[in-house]
Amino acid sequence: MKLEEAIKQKEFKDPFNKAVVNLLYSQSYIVSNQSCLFKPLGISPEQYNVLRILKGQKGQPITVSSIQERMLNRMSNASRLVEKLKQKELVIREECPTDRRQVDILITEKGLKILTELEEAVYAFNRKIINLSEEEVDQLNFLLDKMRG
Amino acid sequence: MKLEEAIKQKEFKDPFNKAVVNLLYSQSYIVSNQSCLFKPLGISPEQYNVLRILKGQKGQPITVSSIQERMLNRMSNASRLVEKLKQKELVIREECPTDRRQVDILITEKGLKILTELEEAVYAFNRKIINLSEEEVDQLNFLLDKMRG
DNA sequence: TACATTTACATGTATATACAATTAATACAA
DNA sequence: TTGTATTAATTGTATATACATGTAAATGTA
Repeated sequence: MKLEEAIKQKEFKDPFNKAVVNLLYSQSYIVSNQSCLFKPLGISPEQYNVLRILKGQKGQPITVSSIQERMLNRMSNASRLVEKLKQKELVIREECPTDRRQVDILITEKGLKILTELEEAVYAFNRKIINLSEEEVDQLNFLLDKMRG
Repeated sequence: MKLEEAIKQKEFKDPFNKAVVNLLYSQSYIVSNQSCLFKPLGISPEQYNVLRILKGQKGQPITVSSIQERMLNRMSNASRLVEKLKQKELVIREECPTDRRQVDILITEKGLKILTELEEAVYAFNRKIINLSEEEVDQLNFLLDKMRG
């Protein structure tokens, strides 16, 4: 749906102004639709993001600050998200042997199991939510990558 | 910057999966950069969104639920945001004469003054943050509008 | 009219964001 | 080696999101 109809705004100053508003609105469109994906498994989208990062490590431990660097939202608080995941027994924390300031994080079997359960639903969701052809979605990805400079 | 480098993820399942992650990351890129715009004037990006909606009314009052419908994030709580703005004397609330359940909201002169002060900085920010040509930004807006179905 | 339903808004609670401050460990320089 | 600076993580606080619940007013129907 055209952004102008969606937020009932007749016009924008220029296409750059519209693009900023369009990106903010599109994120909200995705997040509000995806909430039902993760909720049945008792995790938030942000906690899912952390679990995906840990799974990508393939058994290698990763520090809290490295998780933070890889998160979609850099301002989120990896330390507190890890604590929530630990309480659910989806991750474990170990003191780093070479630097006692750091904390090594690892995903547990239970955490991996949740990701496996979610995998197909997430991919199906992605295709459903992005109403574009293969060619158009490649073009969108190109523009987004370029947009950020 | 390519998303793969930005979040240090080698590959995605398919371009639809990348597009979802790309949109979430791009929103975070915008929000984290724009925070310095509003902070000096003592308002949050969400409060700015509400003030812009009220300004668009050109003096006509608007109810809390209508503000909610026009917000970029539909799940945000217009009632509480209006309360924050009222405390700063940027809006006023009036009981709706025809329906006492409703509350009419109006922007104050002080609220309009803040928007005027921000106007040029916001438009300059929009151009700076979207690193695309005129043609490309139109294409991006077209794809985002289409993407949401 | 009386009572149930719906609507508009406010409020409560858990989670997350944004940013500052704190604590502990390491690195570095006088 | 001693003091300073830096780094990694945690903690504190204000704001916002997500969703459920509460309250009062309006609507609809028997």
